[in-house]
Amino acid sequence: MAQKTDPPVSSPSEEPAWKQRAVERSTKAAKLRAEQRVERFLDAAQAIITEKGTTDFTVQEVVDRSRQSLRSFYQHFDGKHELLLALFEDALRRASDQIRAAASGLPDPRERLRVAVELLFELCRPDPAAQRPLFTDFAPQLLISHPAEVKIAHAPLLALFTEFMTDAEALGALRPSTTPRRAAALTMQTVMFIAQSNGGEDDHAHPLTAEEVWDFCAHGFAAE
Amino acid sequence: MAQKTDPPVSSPSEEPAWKQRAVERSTKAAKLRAEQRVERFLDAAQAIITEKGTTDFTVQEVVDRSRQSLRSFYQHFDGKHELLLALFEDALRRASDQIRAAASGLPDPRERLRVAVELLFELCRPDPAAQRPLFTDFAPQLLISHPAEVKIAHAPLLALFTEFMTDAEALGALRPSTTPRRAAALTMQTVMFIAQSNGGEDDHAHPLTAEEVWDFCAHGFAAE
DNA sequence: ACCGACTGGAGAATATCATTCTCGTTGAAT
DNA sequence: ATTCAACGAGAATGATATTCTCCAGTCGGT
Repeated sequence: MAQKTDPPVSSPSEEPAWKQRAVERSTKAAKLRAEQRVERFLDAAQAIITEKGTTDFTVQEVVDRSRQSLRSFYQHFDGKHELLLALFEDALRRASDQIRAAASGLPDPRERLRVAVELLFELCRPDPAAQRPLFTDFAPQLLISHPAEVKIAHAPLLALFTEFMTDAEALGALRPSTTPRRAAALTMQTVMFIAQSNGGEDDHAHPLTAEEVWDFCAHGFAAE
Repeated sequence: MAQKTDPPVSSPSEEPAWKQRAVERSTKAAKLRAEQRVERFLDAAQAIITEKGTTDFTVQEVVDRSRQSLRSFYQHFDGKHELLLALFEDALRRASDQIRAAASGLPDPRERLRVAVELLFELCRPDPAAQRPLFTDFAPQLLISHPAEVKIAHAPLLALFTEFMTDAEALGALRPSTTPRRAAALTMQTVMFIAQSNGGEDDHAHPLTAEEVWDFCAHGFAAE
């Protein structure tokens, strides 16, 4: 996922088939090893993150933890940001699965949406007690440094919300002035961002609840 | 704004009044100079940001541009983050003024809110042609490194929106399940975050419009 | 069993910045 | 004029990411 594997795979007619097969056989093992190594880096980083509750680790830490080498790291990743991106994508994919599992059983699309919003909200808030979700705290950084990749990472969640929104629309439960896709994007981003910006519940009124966020996304602030 | 000016100002009875006045007179000029220097740093940073369209400048650049010295910089700022915070606060205050100026003339609170939302949206989107608003692109970083300060920086805007929301509530234009304060916070953050995450209008459907965002904030996605 | 290309490990070398420190200089209040 | 705090210039430090150099183990082919 991270290497520049671009030997001229083109012009398959220039090379005899046996050679291609030989090369492929030789490559397969290498690819397998590479995947295992990548996996080790990913696991190590994941462990460190959940351990110290922040994404402010050094590449060296990951390397040590995974018992591999700096060289190997940079051979498999274009840089730290790619590692983070990979973890981020993974976390969002898992979140998306989790939400789908929790919501898809419900009969009413509106209920599915409500559960999805509230669960996503909980998953994205900076909770000091959770295995993976502490990712959202660097999402902002990625958003400005690699917006395109972030968009890709958001894709599974967006698809899920779009799916639910489409179901809702079929029942006429959506305002006609918007499309399922737009509503999904707006809702998803609103929930994620609002959740993130609710870190310090130190003083008084701030701790927004999942219900409030759902209410806002579904009905806005204006009276009918 | 940035120095540790904490000489024992306490026990005013131990020093004769004339001495206090003398000290104050002596201090006044120094304070003036300090302010000018701070201003120069701020202006230089501002110029660099609008020039290269990013907040990824080095302290050295700011120092060179302002024709001052590193030492002076760290004498006036606790670090780069304080400089950014100052610029950020300033930008939000100006934005708040601008929005108030544009909206406060309207008779209907709902219209004021609409204008405020749409203008804020335009101000926060990563526009490659604008003098100061390119700040929003590092707001996320500040949000995770100095959430309390960011909250303070948001205060003027939040106050403005709360004011408008309160007016709207007086007309019964707000859903009864929320308070002006909550509605203001949710709306403001939604608008700002959504605007920011609309950087690359490269491909197809994404370019959300101010109208859509307003519609979403006011009415949500659900049909009446 | 031996050769040779490839892979990966250790860790030194670089590069970039923020931040601090040293050493004189200067400007303004007394 | 003297003094003292602030200043300028820029070197030193420290933390990290990233690259580079050297070397050893592996594995298929001979």
